[in-house]
Amino acid sequence: MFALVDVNNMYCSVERVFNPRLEGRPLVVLSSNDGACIARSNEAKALGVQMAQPWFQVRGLQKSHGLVALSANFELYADMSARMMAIASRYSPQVVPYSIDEAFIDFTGVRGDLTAVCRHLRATVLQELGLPTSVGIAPTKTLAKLANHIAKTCDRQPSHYGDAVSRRLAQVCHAGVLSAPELNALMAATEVGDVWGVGRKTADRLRAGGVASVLDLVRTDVPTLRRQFSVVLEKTVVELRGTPCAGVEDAPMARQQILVSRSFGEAVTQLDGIVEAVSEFASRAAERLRSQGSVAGALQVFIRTSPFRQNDRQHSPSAVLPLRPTADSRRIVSAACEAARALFRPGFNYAKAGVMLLDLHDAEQAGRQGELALQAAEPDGAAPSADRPALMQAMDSLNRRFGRGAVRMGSATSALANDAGTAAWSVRQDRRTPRYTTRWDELRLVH
DNA sequence: TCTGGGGTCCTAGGACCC
DNA sequence: TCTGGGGTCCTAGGACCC
Repeated sequence: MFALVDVNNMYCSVERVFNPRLEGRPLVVLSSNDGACIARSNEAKALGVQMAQPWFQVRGLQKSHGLVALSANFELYADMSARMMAIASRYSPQVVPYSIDEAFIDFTGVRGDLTAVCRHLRATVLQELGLPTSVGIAPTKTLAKLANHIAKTCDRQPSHYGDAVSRRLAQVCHAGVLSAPELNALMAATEVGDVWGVGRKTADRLRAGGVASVLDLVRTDVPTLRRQFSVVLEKTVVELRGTPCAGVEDAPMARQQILVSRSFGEAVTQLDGIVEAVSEFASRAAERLRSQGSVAGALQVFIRTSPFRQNDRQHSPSAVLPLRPTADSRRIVSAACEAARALFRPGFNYAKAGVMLLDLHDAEQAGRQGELALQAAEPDGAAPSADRPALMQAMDSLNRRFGRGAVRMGSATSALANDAGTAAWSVRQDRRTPRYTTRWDELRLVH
């Protein structure tokens, strides 16, 4: 059996832990530049705020309905997430985080009443962290996701599946102990688009073919689905029928690519600003690369104008550069800047840029192979000093100790600082709450 | 005026090889 | 007139997730 545990409206719930006055109020958390809503409390959902909806479209609800908006405080959310994962790990040795707010728990071999176990887990997270969670339990991951969805819906809209059912299944739903008729009834009352792996496009095509509910999907001929859609949908249906296709173990290990990209606070028209931003993104990417112990064999840079500004001329070039495998910020940053210079054209309002590290490999393995290659290429055995890791280690530990950006590449320093001392391209985050749990100078004060 | 930032996997089609 | 066939590798793009 698998359980999927996730925090309800994670970002909003975390903000409420540290500011209980937000309880019961419509609340959204905004993306960088306060551009779009990336988390909504139940009250905000009830007002009709959509996921990823642009902030300017719902800003009016502040005055009319008391909507509160905060800038995303990812450092705080990540720390609370780690605490939640640690609690989950008390209940099974096999806990695999799936995203910042959810984890799969493998209960293989665990005997007893899993509903009771998960209710206990839920109560513990609520007591120790103040975060509300939902849990779905089932023999496959896709069914556990579905059970989780049902548990949430029963909690929020008891009328959807009926009050009696909702009382039993709210918050923790164990699909593995339901009778076949009862599970069928739940599937018949759930839209096909609510299934994990069925997105908007696929849902539209399925509905056009008369498949509207989860039950309809489960009863569709599998070879037909594979022919008309893909193996992905085929696996999804097999899982919905109770046969596991995805084990907990095939969860990802090290990342296969690292992307750092950002929309600019205001449009960038000059090469200097682009190079500065790309330099900063590249060095952030290099930090992440080193923290997972990898080296990159290639790098991609893109810059782009805003597709939403229809009167602007559009330009969104990108370029891939091969690298001799490295995790050295200096080489990664200088390659990225070189690419940015080649991509830039004057006369465009650039709105966003990004740096992607590709072809990632384990640093130690790559190091051994690299030395061999170098010895072959340079018979005198001269090792390139640029790849000695000591400088990078020193940089990383200084930045850990004194805060990100304490030590940085010369090209990333702000030549274009405005009056406020920030570069034009840097993000706006006017509404961010303190990082209560990870910064000494932002601790909650108790008088 | 103002529209997120990460990731994964699959597929189709072209280049290339024998 | 008629112009092989089968395999692999790589890349770009799409769909999906949170």
